[in-house]
Amino acid sequence: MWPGGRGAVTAPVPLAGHPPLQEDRTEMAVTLADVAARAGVSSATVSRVLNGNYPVAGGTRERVRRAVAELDYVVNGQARALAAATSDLVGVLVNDVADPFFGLIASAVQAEISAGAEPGGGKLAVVCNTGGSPEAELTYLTLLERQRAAGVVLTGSAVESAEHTAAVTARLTRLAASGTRIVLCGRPPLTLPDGGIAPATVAFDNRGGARRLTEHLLSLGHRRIGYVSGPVERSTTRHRLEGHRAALAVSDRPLGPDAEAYAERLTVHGTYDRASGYDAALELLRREPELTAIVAANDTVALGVCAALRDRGLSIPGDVSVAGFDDLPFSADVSPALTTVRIPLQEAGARAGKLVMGRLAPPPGGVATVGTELMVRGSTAPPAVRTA
Amino acid sequence: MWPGGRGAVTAPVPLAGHPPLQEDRTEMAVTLADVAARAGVSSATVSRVLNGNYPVAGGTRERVRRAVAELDYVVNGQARALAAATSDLVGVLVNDVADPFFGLIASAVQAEISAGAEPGGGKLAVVCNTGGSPEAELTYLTLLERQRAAGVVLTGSAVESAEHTAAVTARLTRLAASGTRIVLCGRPPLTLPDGGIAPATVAFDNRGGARRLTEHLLSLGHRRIGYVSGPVERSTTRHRLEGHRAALAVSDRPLGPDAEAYAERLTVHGTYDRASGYDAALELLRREPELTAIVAANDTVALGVCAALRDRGLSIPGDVSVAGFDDLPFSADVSPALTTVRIPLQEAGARAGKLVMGRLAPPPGGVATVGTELMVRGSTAPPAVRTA
DNA sequence: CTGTTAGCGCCTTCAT
DNA sequence: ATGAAGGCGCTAACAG
Repeated sequence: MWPGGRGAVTAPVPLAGHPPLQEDRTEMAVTLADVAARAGVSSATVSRVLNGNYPVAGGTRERVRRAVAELDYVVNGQARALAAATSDLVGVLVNDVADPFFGLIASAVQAEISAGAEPGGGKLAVVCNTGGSPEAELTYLTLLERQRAAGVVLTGSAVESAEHTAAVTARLTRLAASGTRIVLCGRPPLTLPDGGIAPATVAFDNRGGARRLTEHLLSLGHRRIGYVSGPVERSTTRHRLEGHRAALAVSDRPLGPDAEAYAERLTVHGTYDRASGYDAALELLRREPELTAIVAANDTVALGVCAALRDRGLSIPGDVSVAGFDDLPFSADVSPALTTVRIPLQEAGARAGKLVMGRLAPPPGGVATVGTELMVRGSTAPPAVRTA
Repeated sequence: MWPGGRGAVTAPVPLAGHPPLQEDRTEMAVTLADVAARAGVSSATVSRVLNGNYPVAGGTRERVRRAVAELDYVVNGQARALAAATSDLVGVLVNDVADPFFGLIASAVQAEISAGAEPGGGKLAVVCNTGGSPEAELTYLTLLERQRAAGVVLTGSAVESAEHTAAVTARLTRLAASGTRIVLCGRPPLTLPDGGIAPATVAFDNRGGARRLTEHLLSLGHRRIGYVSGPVERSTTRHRLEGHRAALAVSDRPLGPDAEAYAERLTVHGTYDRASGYDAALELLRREPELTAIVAANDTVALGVCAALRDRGLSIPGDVSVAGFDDLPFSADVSPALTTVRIPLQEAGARAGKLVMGRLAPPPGGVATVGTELMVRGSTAPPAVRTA
């Protein structure tokens, strides 16, 4: 602390008589120089055998190796990074690690990043949980920039505010300028204002998937379809909703000019979780008791919708059909099994991982869109015949 | 946005006197010295205002702040860590990010680690996905040691092999010796050979939970109970199985001395995933067609069991009762809702996070056990009356 | 309060 | 093939 300072107040001081929280013995770690001394060579030589990027005599190398083993030497990543101006950290930003949607992507990205890692080599995939908060997203980007990360993968929907987009773009531009590879996964491509090279993007066909899903419902005969959407400001939310509306727009719903207003009335926004689905379903039933189908913005929400319907004594799909989005693993296991739109999350994640590692050339135009597939299962069926 | 930042939509504009941004990835980053020059002070002063741990005159501070903003300066974490011998990385090792069990824990740990992060401060939670592989676990520990991580949280079951345990213990000992805080979460406490201080541990009462679960089944009248276990060598697997057997041991099963062999025959080992549950259920039915209940090692496995039973035309719980473990979010939503054992994963994760941040004193004895709670739901019921 | 001076541990030219 | 020396960017004693 500083001279005359009064800073001692903040330091967590262990109570008298009690041992400190943790053994604070800062035993000095063994360094390159220690190894060099032990092996009877210069530290430069040790560095060379460690990195294997420069010829070293066989005998010397052996001696160094032994010294390293005997001393349990572990390189100091910080020092190495500082000297070599490279880092072995790769950041993976996700909205919610607890959500399988992101878990599956992150898992695939991570596998790709660790792939082919030699003992001693290999990048460290850093999964950062933003909780969907724009501020946290920026904070993590700063943290990663501070660590001079080798790469960054941004997954999941983007918050669509001009301010936030600008802030993210600025961060990413700087990161890219300093050599960090940027990859977007499941998020719309970014356009750089100054004509700079936009990051490689693995996009999901949310719009198309949503459209086909609603078309499926329409073709079954449904006309009064509720939609449980996500938070308004997110790109994924918007795209899925647009797909849904696009399908409705070309349908023969007998509502004429009021069609749009009707669709609007049957749309409820929520968060991407189960509780929000539950509440939204009840709200939709209130707005339109004649409802025959509900489309949810994702599978988790759909589960909440199902719960609400059951609590209302309505059967699925007898009284109301329900559909989700993403095809998370549990979706095939609930009963009735959920009709949904499958996104090849693992494949997309693997692709993003390869891109950020530079093991895959960026797609032409910078954007690769992975397709979606309609999975028709037990939760959707033709509406009950009504004798209006 | 930065204080004093320009308009939201403006691209980062190179400052006069500085070379323009080039897409050439050799852009030299702004350093402390640059900021110091710009502000007309020494770099030490800049460092002081940045870290706020030393008094600096108000005017000077302001000038420095402005220079930082104008130059878009971001500290180099590597250099700082090297000089200060501290890192802001905290590793969180999980078996599988795609599994909500780990996702929930990781999410809570991470939230705790980021808690109270000032803009510019804050530790970076690094979620590392081991995939359950012992080698990957060791690799990550090495990587984290290399980065001189501030802390490490190990979550999930441990592989119970003397060799691996020794290897992990060695790594952890060294990490702890160099000042890294170690916390175990959902994994049995570690005993240090040399009397060193074992890491703080947040343990789950797997044994007790499993016992109560099987007792519940027994009290319903079940006697022929199949058990779908996890991989043999994992601690969690063993504990849950032990709890199950303990309950059986005191039951009035009319099988006499053969009881143990019978229990053995009705136990199938698998991996902790859905497919394994599916296969195991079929195998159990083959071994004992008179089965009236199946206990799964976790909820995901239970889902597979349910699917298999349904495919066999058996109703749940009419023909066979099914129970799981963990009480993951989806468990209440499948139908019938799953009887299971709830582990307060978020609470446990938060605790682990506090411990690793030094915000919570280690529990007496180093081990805090979080309780489990039996959640009786629709998937279990008395067995159908049989006219043997 | 502020500047000066040493390193932190490693990599990387240069010599040899 | 190896060693010596300088520096990566920052913090932390010491003076003033």
